[in-house]
Parts: sequence; structure tokens; C-alpha cells
Amino acid sequence: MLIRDIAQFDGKQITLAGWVYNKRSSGKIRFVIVRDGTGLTQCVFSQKDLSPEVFELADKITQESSLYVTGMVRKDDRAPGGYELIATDLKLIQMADNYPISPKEHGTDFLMTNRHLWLRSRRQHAIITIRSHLIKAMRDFFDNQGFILVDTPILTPAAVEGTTTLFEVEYFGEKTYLTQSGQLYNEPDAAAFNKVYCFGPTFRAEKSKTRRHLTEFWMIEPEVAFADLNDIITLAEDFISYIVERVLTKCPEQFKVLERDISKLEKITKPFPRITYTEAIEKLNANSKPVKWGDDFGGDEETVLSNLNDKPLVITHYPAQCKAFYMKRDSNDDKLALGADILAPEGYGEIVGGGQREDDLATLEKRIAEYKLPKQAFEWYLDVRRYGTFPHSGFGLGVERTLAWICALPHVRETIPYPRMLEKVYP
RNA sequence: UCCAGCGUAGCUCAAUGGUGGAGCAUUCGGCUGUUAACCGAAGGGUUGCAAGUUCGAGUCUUGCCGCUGGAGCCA
Repeated sequence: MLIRDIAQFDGKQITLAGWVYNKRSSGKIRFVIVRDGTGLTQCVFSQKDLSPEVFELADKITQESSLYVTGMVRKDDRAPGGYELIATDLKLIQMADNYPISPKEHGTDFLMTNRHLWLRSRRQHAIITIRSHLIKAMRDFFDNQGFILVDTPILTPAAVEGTTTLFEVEYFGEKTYLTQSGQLYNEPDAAAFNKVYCFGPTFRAEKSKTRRHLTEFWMIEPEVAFADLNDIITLAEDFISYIVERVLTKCPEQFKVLERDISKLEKITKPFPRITYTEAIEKLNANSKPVKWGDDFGGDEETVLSNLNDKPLVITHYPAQCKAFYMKRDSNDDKLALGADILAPEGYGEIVGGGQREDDLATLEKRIAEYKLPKQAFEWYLDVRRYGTFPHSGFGLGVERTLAWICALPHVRETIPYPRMLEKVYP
């Protein structure tokens, strides 16, 4: 019997197993709020109806003690959630020690060192529940469209893109690195399966200390054979509008707990506005955020652009110098890359990065040399161009940034159960 | 790595250079429908660490450590 199903048991006797969330008392009556991981319900202990032992236990029981409580379910408007349990018996599993998270305000550092306990609180519970539904929606979207899930490795040889700082792992005397993206592996996988996606954790050893950064975060990355830049942007629009709609349908209670203004999410319908990098620069200059053509956008610029619309904003045709070596160039202007980033609205910034891949062997070899990457490490990757090369495109979407936007959270750290941040790996 | 702010009870925070307090949590007591219940009482402190200035430092100075925010960095 779970609390989430309590309404079905109105008027019936049930036994709940759970933990004490909070307790209130008045004279000869005790209200124990019980939490079982699926919901909260108020259990009412009246002295006149109970043995002295049971009433005494209900009086003494501490926050987060584990217990079984038996009683009759009753609809009552005075109870939080609309239903309560008129208790007839209480069995203690364990009397909890003095619980550190009291029902008052706490600081971030304290809550993060108690992250394993903080997850029991309503807000955190709501966020992680939405995360679960969000990930299910993401996987369903690709599965329903005939994509094959092809897992990419977490341990990778040599520095792959040569741009970001990677975590080094000693691998039987050899240097390996924790993956920063499944991207390069997705490309041969697309040649094998046509439409593929990978989903897993990625790692960046950057010393970034901002509301948008984690050192360990989750990405879902589709790669589509014979798709061009335009095709992949359309896919991303379909994808984002689908996952937002799904969590809105599945998680109304959780959004209520978070006090999220869901009318803003209801506007997330395709198509999304699309502008080029050059147009974005013009908009920034018009919004007194002058940026030189050729510079990448920083956090401030992303926030300004992100606030321009109600919908995610697609920015295409970045200067090639800002983008990875494998990005295909615009045939009309070799300085531009056929890439697209998508910025979430409400100031949340980049959630998607992707584009069309360079599919010409000679050009790609030239790029590898230009970016001063060790060609030998990329022979397997170049094979995709040697044996039946094909136009293909893909993108990566960061789960935590997307969830932070969907839940309107000020920081990504609450969107993952156990965040890994700069010099923070406990618990 | 750089800049700024902060570090006081288990937690969140007060305290003009002059006897370190409150709320929550804990313990005890009261109240027959509480809604982060309320009311009364009690226990709880090497004021991050080290040095310095001063008759006197939680408060001022220096260094170190830690945290927070931001920058840089970052598909």
C-alpha cells in the first residue's frame, strides 16, 4: 500500500510503511505526517481511541523515524492532500537520531553535504521525480522514431577534441580519459544503424564555478545518417516540444510543489525562432551587449539572447573558429560552421549544441592538422569517411540544464541526485 | 586561476572595540483538529585556524583554510 494510491482506500483499513516527515500535537491528539517516498499523509492519533503505549509512541516519535502505521483512511479537507489516516496502531521500526534537516531554512553548503538526506524533502523529491519522467520522455521520443540506442564508452583513449580539460584515468599503465561526449562514436554507429542515440554521463574537468556547470552531467545525443543541418534542427524542435509536453502531462503535482509557472512551458511549441550567429551579434549590440564578430558568447550574452523570446532560440552558422574540428563548413562561406545551438528561454542559455559533420576525408584530415590533433588517434574516426562516407548530423542535449530550465531552478546542482562540482565529491 | 562577500549554538541568523543572544531542532511541561501549529521552561559556544594591534577583539590588521556569488574557462 503506497500513499500515492490512498484515495482508492477511502473508508478502508490499511497499513502504511514509511518515515515521520513532521509531527504536530494538540492536547490529547497527535498529528504525524508520514512520508513513504510516494507521498505524504497525515496520521491522526487520538488518545481516547488508542492504547496508552501507542499514544505515548506517537507522542515521542522523532522526525524521520521509520514505522508501520495502521488505520482507517478518511477524506477530510483539513488534512494536507485531502485524505488522512485515523490511526489504530503504530509499530516502530527505528527511532531516528536527531535529524539534521529541521523544517526551517538551511544554507546550500549544509544541504549539499546532507544531499543524501535532502532528497527526502518535498522540493528535491519533486525535481528528481520530474528528472525521471523527463529522461523516460527523451528515450521514448527516440525509440518511437526508430532510433537505436547505441552506448558509447566512458573511458576513451587520447584527448579527443583537444578543447576541454578532461579527467585522466590510469588504465593498466596507459593514460585514458573520461568521455566528454559520445559524439565521435555516434558517427560510426549511425553508419551501422542509420538513426542512433547515446545517453550517459559525460565529464569535464574545467574549473568552472557557475550556476550552469557540473563536472559530471548527463547528455543525450542523437546522430542521423543522411540528415543535414536543417533536418537536425527540426528534429531538435520536435524533441524539445515533445519532452516538455510529456513532463507537463506526467508531473502536475511536482510542478505545483515547485511553484513553477507552467503557462511558460505550455508555450514551448514548434517551430522555434531561428537566427544566425551574425544576427545574434546584431541583437546583442542592439541590447547594449557589444560583442565582436568571431567571439563566442559568454554567460551574460546567452542570458540576454535567451530572454528575447518565449521559446527556445536556435542560433546557427557560428564562426568555425568557435566550433569543433568535425563541424562541416558552410559551402557559401568557409568561415561559418553548419552548427546550431539552442538556448532555453527565461535566461537559461544553451541546452543543445549540434550540427552537420564534415564528411569529406581530405577536408577532415586538413582540420585535424589545423587543430593540431594527433591524427593517429582519429584513424578509426576517419574510417567513417573512407568506407562509404555520407552526410550526417546530430546534436547533444544536456539533461541538467534542460531540467533546470523546466523546473525554473536558479542552479543546475539540484537537478542531479548527487552533483559533482568543482572540488565537491561528497556524498 | 582572478575578483567580491561571508565564516558566531546541530541549523538559519543577531550582537556601536566594553558581561555573546533569538528562532528552529533537542529534552521537560501545557493544550481534544494541528497545517513549517502554538504557549512555558531547560540544556547547548575554543565566535574557522594562527599571529598581531589594544587596558580590552566575535568586531580592527595580516596570513592560511573553508563556503557563496561572479569572471575566465567551457559541444
